[in-house]
Amino acid sequence: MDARDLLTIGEVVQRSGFPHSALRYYEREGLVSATRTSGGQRRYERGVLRRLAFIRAARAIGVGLDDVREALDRLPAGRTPTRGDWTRLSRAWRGLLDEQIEALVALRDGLDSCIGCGCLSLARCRLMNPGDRAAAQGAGARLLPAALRRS
Amino acid sequence: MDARDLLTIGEVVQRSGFPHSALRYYEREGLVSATRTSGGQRRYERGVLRRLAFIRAARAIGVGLDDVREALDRLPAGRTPTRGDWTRLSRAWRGLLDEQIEALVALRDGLDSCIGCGCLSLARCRLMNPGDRAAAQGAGARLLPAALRRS
DNA sequence: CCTTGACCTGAACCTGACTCCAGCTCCGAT
DNA sequence: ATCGGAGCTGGAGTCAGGTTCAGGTCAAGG
Repeated sequence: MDARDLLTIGEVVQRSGFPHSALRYYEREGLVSATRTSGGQRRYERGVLRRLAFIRAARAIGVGLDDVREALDRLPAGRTPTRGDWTRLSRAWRGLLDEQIEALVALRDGLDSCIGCGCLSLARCRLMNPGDRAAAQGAGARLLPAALRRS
Repeated sequence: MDARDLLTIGEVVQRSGFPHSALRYYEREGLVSATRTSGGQRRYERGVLRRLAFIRAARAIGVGLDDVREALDRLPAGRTPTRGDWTRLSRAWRGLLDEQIEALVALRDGLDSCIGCGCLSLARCRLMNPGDRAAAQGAGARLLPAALRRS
């Protein structure tokens, strides 16, 4: 790996769109890594850009960093991940994405009939049912809206 | 309004599925209100259940409490909101919901072709374009995934 | 060699949406 | 009258996902 192939943090900022603070944070959190110059400055391999793209996509879907790290950890160590490796990873998010879309569509379809009508006594509403565990628990549901969490 | 029509906080917890801590928080934040007994305990009107249902739906879509309050403030003061009033409110969210669904579908359709392929040099990818302002700004985007925020 | 802009670190801080807690009061059934 | 469960308060704590800051260090062009 020629040194000329390595990117400074500034270049990664430019090309990834993430601010340097986020890059350092991701490094602390073990989502990306960088080698260092003798003076201690970060030098990134090109591949980091793809990791960052993946992170951005995952975050956009609402996946937490822990899950992102877990996914990235499943990439083959040692060799550069192939196209196929990435495809496999993104397929996992795709199921999640499908679920979310489905949930949102259900919410949309229910919105008029549910909020608009009298059913919001809440007791029996299919959508807003308080029996909904995820909603009632309250504690763990941050990033993903309650309606979107699986169980 | 007969006193028997008023609900204790415990009843509202039961029927809305929100924990009491959330109800008190919403009251502090001005999203719901309650009268008090001479001893200072909360007594809720039935209508609060519908407000809470609305809040839950809005939260599920990813709308922040500030926006929810703003919407609720547009309900007619004085008289009990009619079905029509609620329908009008929920229609506003519906547009948002449509946008979100659209964004997620776009992300889904792009996921294979984008993450799976070589385009994630990031420089030109339609989806992950770092020119994407919302993503680059970083600061304000909490609840709604970056891809889902309107501009 | 020197300057200047890019980069470094750890720690503190931030926002949103709540939760938890201690210590106390209320109130309805017996 | 009593008692236990329901309710009250204000303030601190939590969690994710970062940002900001102070106080320095690196490295490349002139």
